[in-house]
Amino acid sequence: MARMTPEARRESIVAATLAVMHRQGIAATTVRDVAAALGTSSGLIHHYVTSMDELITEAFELAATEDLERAAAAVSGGTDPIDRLHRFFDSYTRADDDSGMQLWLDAWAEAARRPALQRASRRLNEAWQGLVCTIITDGCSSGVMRCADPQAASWRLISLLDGLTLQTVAHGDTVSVEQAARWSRRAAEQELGLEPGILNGIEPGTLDSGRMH
Amino acid sequence: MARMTPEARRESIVAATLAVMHRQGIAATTVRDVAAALGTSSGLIHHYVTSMDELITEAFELAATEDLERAAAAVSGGTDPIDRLHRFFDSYTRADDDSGMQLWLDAWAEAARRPALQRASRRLNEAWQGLVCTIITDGCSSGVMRCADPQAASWRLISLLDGLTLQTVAHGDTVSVEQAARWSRRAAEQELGLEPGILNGIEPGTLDSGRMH
DNA sequence: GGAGTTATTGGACAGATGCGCAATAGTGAA
DNA sequence: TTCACTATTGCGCATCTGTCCAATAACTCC
Repeated sequence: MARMTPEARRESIVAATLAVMHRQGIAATTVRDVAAALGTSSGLIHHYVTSMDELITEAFELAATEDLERAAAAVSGGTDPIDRLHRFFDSYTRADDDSGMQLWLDAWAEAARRPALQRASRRLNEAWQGLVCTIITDGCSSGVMRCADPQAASWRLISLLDGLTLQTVAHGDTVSVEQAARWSRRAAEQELGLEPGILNGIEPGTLDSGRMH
Repeated sequence: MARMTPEARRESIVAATLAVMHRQGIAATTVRDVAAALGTSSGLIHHYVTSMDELITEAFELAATEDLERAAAAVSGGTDPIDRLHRFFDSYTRADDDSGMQLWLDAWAEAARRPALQRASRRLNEAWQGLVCTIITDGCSSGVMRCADPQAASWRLISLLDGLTLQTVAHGDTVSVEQAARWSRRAAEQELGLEPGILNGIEPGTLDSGRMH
């Protein structure tokens, strides 16, 4: 393979690792697979990385951080707290379609056994919660939301989203993507004292939470 | 090792597999580890089981089914829908202390790659949701609960519980066991039109949803 | 007791894994 | 053009994996 600068090579290795992780899962990502995806030898990977665990953690951290920053950027463009919350849900739901959620499932499961991965997963999860918490706190200050405990409410919202999309990703269609999106928005409305339907884009009074298939 | 009847041996193998799965995780459970935990040779396992995947799925199914049946039994002893809901939360929260939740995390992550495990995980998740749904439907019939869509509501409750306890198990203390228990009960009260605090065992008016540490 | 059945053993097999290392080849400076 | 540097190779090593199989040992029935 063509010789590259250390920086460029390192980035390409992490990117290739991420691709393999998406395709095969964290636990099944091997040095040889990354090398094959990259079109290089397996020895090259260890010239840049001291251990496979480190590489996997770094790749996960990169992907998750990018997702978070994309969501934060989308949110920051909102005109008011409710618009920002709307943008948050949009970006969160879109991230699931990339099935980046499977990466999170792997990370949560592996966290107990890989300390470095646990730290990264934990830090990023708290950042997601913080993002939502800021929106809610602002909404309460400006009076458009009512919430006794923004910290708790944001953990509930994040956890509900995670729990619902978990079903979608792990089991296919116990809960559909649309239901996860609709139901979590409805829960947010209820949790924050918002007008029913305002986050789902339907007029009040026609609220219907949907049927199972 | 002492010779055993096929039934007893099979049960002991599944039990040993489960112990190893709890200790090392689903992905890291090997034939040799199971044999070592059992004090027998590795060849014996394959005399009773055709593949490792089958064994892992069977062990997970056993553990999860027992948890479910324990919860169902506890719920069926309830005097009315609200008492049954209370008992459901109690048994669900207790199950987490055994960190049987880590098994579920592993199962959800592995589901995408192990079809048999996915079927088992899916079936049992739907059973849990069905258990809650029955309680809610009864509660609506008898008028003590208000819920437009019990199916959706039960998926939300289960998913919120899963999402919150996920944090506890994967990250240690982003969300504490107590917070997960309290917050999910509070969400149920809100979702089902119950008197605030009735599921948390505190009198109305003093409702406080807690602080982050 | 002996014979047939089968639970159990211990190791062989092929393949995969993370990692290390001498050899090679490309690059930039003198 | 030459030389030092290092990115890159390709393979070797030790270890682990699931699976299989002939040999052995224990149990049951006659």
